Amino acid sequence: MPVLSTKALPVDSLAESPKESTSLAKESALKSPFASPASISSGKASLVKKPLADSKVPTLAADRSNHTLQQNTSSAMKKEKQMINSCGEPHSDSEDSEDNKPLSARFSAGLPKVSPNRTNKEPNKSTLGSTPLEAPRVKGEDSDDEIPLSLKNQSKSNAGPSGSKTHEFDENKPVAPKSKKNGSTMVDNQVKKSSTILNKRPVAEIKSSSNSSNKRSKLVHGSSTAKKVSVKAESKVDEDHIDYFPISERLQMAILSGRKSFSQSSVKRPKLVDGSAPIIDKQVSMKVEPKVDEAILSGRKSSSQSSVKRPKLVDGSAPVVDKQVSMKLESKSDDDGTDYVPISERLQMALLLGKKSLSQSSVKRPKLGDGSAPSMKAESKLDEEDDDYVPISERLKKANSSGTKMASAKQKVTKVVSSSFKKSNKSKKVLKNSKFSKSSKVPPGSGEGQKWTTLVHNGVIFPPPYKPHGVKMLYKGQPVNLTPEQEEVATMFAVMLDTEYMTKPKFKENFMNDWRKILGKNHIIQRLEDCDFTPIYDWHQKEKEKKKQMSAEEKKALREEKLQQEEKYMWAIVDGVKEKVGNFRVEPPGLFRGRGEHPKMGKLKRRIRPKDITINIGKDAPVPECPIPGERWKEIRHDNTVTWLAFWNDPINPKEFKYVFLAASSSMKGQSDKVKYEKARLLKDYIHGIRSVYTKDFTSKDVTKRQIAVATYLIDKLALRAGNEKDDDEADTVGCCTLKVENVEPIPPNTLKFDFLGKDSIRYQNEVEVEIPVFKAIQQFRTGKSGGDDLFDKLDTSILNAHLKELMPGLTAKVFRTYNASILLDEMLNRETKDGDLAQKVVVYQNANKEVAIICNHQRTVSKSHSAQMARLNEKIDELKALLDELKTDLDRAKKGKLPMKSSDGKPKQNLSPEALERKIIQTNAKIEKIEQDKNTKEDLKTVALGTSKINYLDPRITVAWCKRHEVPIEKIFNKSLLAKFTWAMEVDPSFRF
DNA sequence: TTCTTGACTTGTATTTATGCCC
DNA sequence: GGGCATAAATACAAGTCAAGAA
Repeated sequence: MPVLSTKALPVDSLAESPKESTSLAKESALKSPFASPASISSGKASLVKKPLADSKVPTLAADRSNHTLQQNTSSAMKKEKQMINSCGEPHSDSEDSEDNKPLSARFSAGLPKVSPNRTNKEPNKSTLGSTPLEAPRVKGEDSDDEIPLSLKNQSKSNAGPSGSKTHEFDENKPVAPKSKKNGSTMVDNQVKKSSTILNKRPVAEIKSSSNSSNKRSKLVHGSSTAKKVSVKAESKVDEDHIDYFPISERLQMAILSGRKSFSQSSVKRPKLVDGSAPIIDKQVSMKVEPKVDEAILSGRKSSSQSSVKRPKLVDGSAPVVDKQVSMKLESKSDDDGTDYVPISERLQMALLLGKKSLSQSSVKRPKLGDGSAPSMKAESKLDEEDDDYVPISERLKKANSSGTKMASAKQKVTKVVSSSFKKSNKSKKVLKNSKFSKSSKVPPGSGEGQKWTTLVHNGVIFPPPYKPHGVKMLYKGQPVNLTPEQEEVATMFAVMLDTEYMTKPKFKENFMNDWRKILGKNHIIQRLEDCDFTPIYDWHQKEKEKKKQMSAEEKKALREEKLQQEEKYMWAIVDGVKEKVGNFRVEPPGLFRGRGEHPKMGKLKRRIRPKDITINIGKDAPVPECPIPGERWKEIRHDNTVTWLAFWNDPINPKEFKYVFLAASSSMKGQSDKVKYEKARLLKDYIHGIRSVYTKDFTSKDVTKRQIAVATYLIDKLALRAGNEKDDDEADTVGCCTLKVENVEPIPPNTLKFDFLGKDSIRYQNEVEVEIPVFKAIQQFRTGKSGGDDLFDKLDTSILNAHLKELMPGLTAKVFRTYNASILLDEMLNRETKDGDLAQKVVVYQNANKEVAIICNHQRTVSKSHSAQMARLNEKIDELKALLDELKTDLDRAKKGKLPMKSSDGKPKQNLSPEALERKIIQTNAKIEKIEQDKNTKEDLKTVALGTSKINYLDPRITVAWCKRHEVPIEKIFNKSLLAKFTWAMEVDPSFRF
């Protein structure tokens, strides 16, 4: 059977590829990081549930049409096979059905042609690090590097057979993961009724036979010398950017990359006299007048407090301002850096309670802790230093922007920045005008890790105590009396009777073990098999039904009551700004619902009490009252280097914590988001060099280097996650660094077949063509190992990330995902958007969003009612088609002057004119078309989760700018939550490009 | 140098709200 | 207005990654 490939695979390029592969591999790697056809094999797929079972993906048309093409290429590959010494097994052929295609295979084609200009340059003679560098490409000369690999794949597809010798592989093909959720072939109606999670993850078949925890000896890559140099040089890196990014931006970059000399000194918060920051009510727009939120203050009655411990205000105090205003104020405050004396939280409270008119100067950016603008000096000094001290990252960066390229690069950056930030030659001024300086807060991670100056909140709210229902379960057919505590746990189990967890022996075993501890050794209940929980289950169902049947008023009353109880916990005041708290509710007790084959599933998550909870709050803020009488918090901390408001130890894994953070809409999260996207954008400037480095290292004699190169390639090309080591008491999932031999099967001449469980035990299945050196390297890594052994035995995430940091400041594996997702969106939007109506533009966006979701392997469970919905749509179509036939008949008769036929129920129909009938026919056809379209979309997206990428990977500025350019209301793309989360991106210039 | 801890982001599932159609 | 479909909000599990302890 042929290997399915994307359209991006030119016949001739494949046909000739092998011969030239080795010599040309480097070049192709550079050209097409994200390339490659995704294909599927059906072999194992049948063992697991098939998520996209009957999907018909419109965008796959290209894939389908390419099928023949692929067959051709397949024979070409066979020839190659003979030439390549492979340890891979014969390729197990795949089903042709679209439904069996992995997401990657569904990746649509039609992207721009890859620029032929890219050249593979000779490596630099860098003395730094262990990685030889290639001269960076000329910016502007070839923009290809900025295209996500996936796009490049596609672009090639459009190019058609090129015959170009430079394309020995179609590296430009999308390699996004499969649409085959879990790679399964289970059809919809096999989807079990209740459970979603478990349905989705058939683990057993593909679970590694070996223990994932087998530790290996790690080889540490890179010397300490290199490290030292790198720090130095990183500073230098900024030289290239310094004029193009506002200081705040650069500070963040610096912070991200750990450049202490820069970040710490320049962003450092001043030593507070006693103090704090202005209180700013995010909700109240443009008011400088203090405003008290009674709910927040809950019970804290004002004036007395305000009088307590009045802070020494050197030059002012803290106005209570709206968040937007706060930016303004701060901008102003940055005018000088002198005598910053923040006010205390007590003062804040006082202000909240009505104090006005504290001058804005208090919001001024303080003098730095050491009274200087230190980092600048240090930096400029570094900047002058010899190139020998420049780390790889710097060289890459430098090279990338050198000469004419540099101009081009600068221009680009400037362009991007200009819209949002004012450029200034004087760093201080830049700081003053930077976007971040507008915020009332220090950017996360800045100022020696200081995240806030004042923090006021009300702690957390606990779930209500258990109310016994008294419904008796049966044991060996007899009702059993249980204590409330025993009943509570029994109920937790009973309400899960209709979930897939009930088919999991581990779940039941863990549950029984924990329940037994509560029942006691001598309890009548000894065996779970003899328990009948259905009375409790039925009771629960009735309760649910009752709730459902409540009138709208009753529901509303309940909602309001709940809101009233929770209101005071919903908000925090951070540096004077009222911010929403994310998860202020303590998790209720329950049974642990671990995903996949989690060894702890079913264990009892005990009730969390105040004594478990550590509160983090401003030093001068009142400690939240413990809401449970007679109990107290475990600990009160005043740690302003972290952003959490409270935490407790996870009862399932006490080594881990559950945190209470601010909501996604908070400034703190927003700024952190922005930093993330800026880092990803920065990668755009380095990506060419990075690809050169890893391509060169594919054939390195040093096996660690080789493994790093191949792993980086896979992360770049396939958007794989880093893959940290996992303990035995976690689900057996893997990422790039933890791939097992059995997870990657080389199929000669150059295809790798991936099959593993990734995060959340979501199955990743993909077949992708890779560079010959990569293919060979994988074969080497597998040699002499068994299926459960680590593929990358010299590698772990810290080694990999340490290497990446050599290449770009602050670079880690996960940045590639953000980069590739965002740049793909950017490219697709800009290429695909045509003049058209709003709906068409929204479709363009959704398509781009979908492609990103596919690349990132964001899957969702097929809804339980999916097949029923599809059936209904089909019925509707049938009905409309029947109607259409009738109308046509009537039209014929009307044209002949005859009366219409009687309707199916025998009643006479209205006698319509031929014109009216024609109109009706047109309308009916349109209806049919629309339903067909809806049906296709529904099928297409039934296993694709679009939201995840929107929330986490797509730079919102791309979306906002595109909306502005094409007059699409942003509300069409972002819902209320996203709008709140991305406020920081709303002012972006329409010309913004990622 | 390795391991552990801690803090944070990312991700899917579930629940709840909203809107649409009949 | 009831039922269904979809979207939004919430819940919480499971990742990544850095820093500090051993």
